[in-house]
Amino acid sequence: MAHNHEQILTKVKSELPQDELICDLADLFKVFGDTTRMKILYSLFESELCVCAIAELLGMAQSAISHQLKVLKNANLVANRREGKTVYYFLADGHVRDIVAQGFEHLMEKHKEK
Amino acid sequence: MAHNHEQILTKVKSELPQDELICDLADLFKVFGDTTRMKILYSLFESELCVCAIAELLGMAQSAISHQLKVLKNANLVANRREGKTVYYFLADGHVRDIVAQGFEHLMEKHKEK
DNA sequence: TTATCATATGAATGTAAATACATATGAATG
DNA sequence: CATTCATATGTATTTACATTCATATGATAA
Repeated sequence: MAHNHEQILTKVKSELPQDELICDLADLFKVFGDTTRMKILYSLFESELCVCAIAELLGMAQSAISHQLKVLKNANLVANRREGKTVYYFLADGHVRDIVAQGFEHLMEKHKEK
Repeated sequence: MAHNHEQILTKVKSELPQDELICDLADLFKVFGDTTRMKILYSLFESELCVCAIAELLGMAQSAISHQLKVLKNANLVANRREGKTVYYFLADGHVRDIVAQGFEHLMEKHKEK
């Protein structure tokens, strides 16, 4: 690390958000960064769904889906309501769609370039 | 999985994107889902930076930074240019800012509610 | 062409986390 | 209140991956 970049570094460093915010952001995107969870989110774009419907749709064990729904709920991406024995999950807010849409656009742009 | 949800499932299933697209999306967000990479991206919001500047800024080994820059580059989130021995990295396009901004908004909204 | 600086890469290691399995909780129904 | 259905949770296992260390590549200058 011989060559000098103090000027730039002090400027950049002063603009960097707190570590905690960066960690929270990374943690949020980590939630989007799993195929199973992304499939769940996409399914919920269409309609609220109960746990066993999602499990059936994805061809996975109910337990696995419950675990992932918990992750999604902790990140405030989904919410649920109970109706008798059944628990229905749905998207918590519009940001989910927005974030996924932005990611989608990025992918499409890179795809176009080829 | 006793109770019936065929109607909803066939509808939802028909609207689900291909597995490959979902995987690509999850892989993209996975790149945002790491504290080190998020710090790198935020640093590049301010200015292009060479590898050793980033390493110094984050207090990490140059090798670790190089590895992560490779991940970011593979995802088309950053690009680089060479100037002598030095390689400068910069954001590849505006989507990076947009995606991070959306995530930020989501965090802030949830924060407000408390 | 040797030496040095900046970066990249390969391999090893440790840790996180996704799934499966077993079981617990919670609600409805007989 | 015992049983069944739907979901949740605890634990174990396996896989993915972030970092480190050692070393290679690539460019410049002496």
